[in-house]
Amino acid sequence: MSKNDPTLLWERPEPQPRPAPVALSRESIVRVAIERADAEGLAAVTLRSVAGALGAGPMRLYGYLKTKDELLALMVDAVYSEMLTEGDAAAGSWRAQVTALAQAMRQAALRHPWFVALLGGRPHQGPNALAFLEAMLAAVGNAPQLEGIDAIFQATKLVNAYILGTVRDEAAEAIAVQESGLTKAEWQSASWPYLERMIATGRFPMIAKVVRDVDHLSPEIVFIRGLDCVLNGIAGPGVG
Amino acid sequence: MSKNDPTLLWERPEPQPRPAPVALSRESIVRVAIERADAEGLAAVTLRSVAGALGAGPMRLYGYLKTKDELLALMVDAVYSEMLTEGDAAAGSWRAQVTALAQAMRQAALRHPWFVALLGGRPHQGPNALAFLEAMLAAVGNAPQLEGIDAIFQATKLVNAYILGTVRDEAAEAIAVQESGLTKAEWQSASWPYLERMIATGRFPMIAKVVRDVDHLSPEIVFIRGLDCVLNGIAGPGVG
DNA sequence: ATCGAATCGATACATTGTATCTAATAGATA
DNA sequence: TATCTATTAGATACAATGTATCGATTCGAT
Repeated sequence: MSKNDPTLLWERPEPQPRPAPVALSRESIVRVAIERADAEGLAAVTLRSVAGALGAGPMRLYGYLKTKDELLALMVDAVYSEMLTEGDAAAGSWRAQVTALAQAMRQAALRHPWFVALLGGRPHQGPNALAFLEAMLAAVGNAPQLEGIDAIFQATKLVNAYILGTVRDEAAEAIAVQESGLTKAEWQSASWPYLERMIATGRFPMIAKVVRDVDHLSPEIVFIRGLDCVLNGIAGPGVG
Repeated sequence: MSKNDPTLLWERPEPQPRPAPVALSRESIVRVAIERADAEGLAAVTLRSVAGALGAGPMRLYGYLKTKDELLALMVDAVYSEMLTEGDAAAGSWRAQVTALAQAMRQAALRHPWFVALLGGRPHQGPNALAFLEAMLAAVGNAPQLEGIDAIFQATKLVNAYILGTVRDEAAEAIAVQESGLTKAEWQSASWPYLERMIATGRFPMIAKVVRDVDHLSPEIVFIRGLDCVLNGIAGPGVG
């Protein structure tokens, strides 16, 4: 209250008793933010809602974060951390190790579709992102066919590109489902008439054949097969 | 002016002469939006700024779009359209065709880094996105090793995943550079001390070796080599 | 016990997407 | 040609968001 507050004491309301401020931490903030993003999408992650869920005012968060972007960066890194605990790949052949890491990333992305939406922004340089990259480099580096760090690096980029690209497809659908508020089946049948009309133009014969004839195998099998194919490419004539 | 406006004629201001409303079209709206996104990043694409650049009020756009998301979807589809004109791949071997399409996508993504940021959202179902997919299916379908639409579909997904994943890496850097307002060199040396400290922990030996020893070839060469590797994998034991 | 520094959060503000409503125009009808 | 109606442009308004500011409070050190 300012020294020269013009209000008379008798008219001035008593300051409302402040509830004891809740203890916060980056960890708890990020946890809540991730919960909200999982449940209601990235758009539901507002500083107000996150702080509110923690029983604090929005501005409290600025003690732990400089901007909202930093919160998103922390969320991303937390997902990498999940991948690391899930995809511990110390054992097995290099292919098994790479596959374990890839599976971990895919699973994490399916649990957190918003993760994929954040892939397009800044590069990921958080400690867990680095650790994941490190693990991947190590796993790929165990391939006997690759000689020298250059070849390993290139092969790793290739594997990463494959994982990210694939996972994006699957997660994009999950996001579409979430944002539209429909079930997957509802969403598919909602967009079907449009696709049907496009196909009816005759300009998309291959797509037509795909939607008519392709067996829709489980996405997991498709993912692993594609990865095998990439690993074959690496183990074959070489990347570098 | 309402019939029973209480204001006297003499006190009522003359309606300000409206400038003749500018002719709009989705095309011009999208063109301006893309220009702004290229120049100043996705964040600069607001309905107000786009409409303003066209000499119209913000609400005019709602005649052409139902939401801002639709504008973004149109922007994405316009980029696919660029890819199609650039990557006309009718001639050459299947590998040459696929490579041409892949290059076209890479170039488009480098011209429009924001494109990559929109990859994480809804699936791309615009007519040009479909046409690009169709072209890719056709090109991959020319690979003699692939039998049946299932194998072609899987191989196409694989190729697409590789392209998107790779291009993301490159574009993420471009976005970081743009958003930070630094040059690429400045940005790299700004984030270097952090990386150095992380490496100094000793927890990232492979990364350390990479930053020390890797020859940084031109990204284009890396892109093509990785693609070759993927195509080898496809042409080899097969995806399906 | 008192001072200084850190921190909490109320308030405020500019910016965004978008709903609503009024006014102006264009097209149809007489 | 004059009048009515449907469409559209844009002004205004509003709720939500990220974040700056600043007074008030609390805590630690003296």
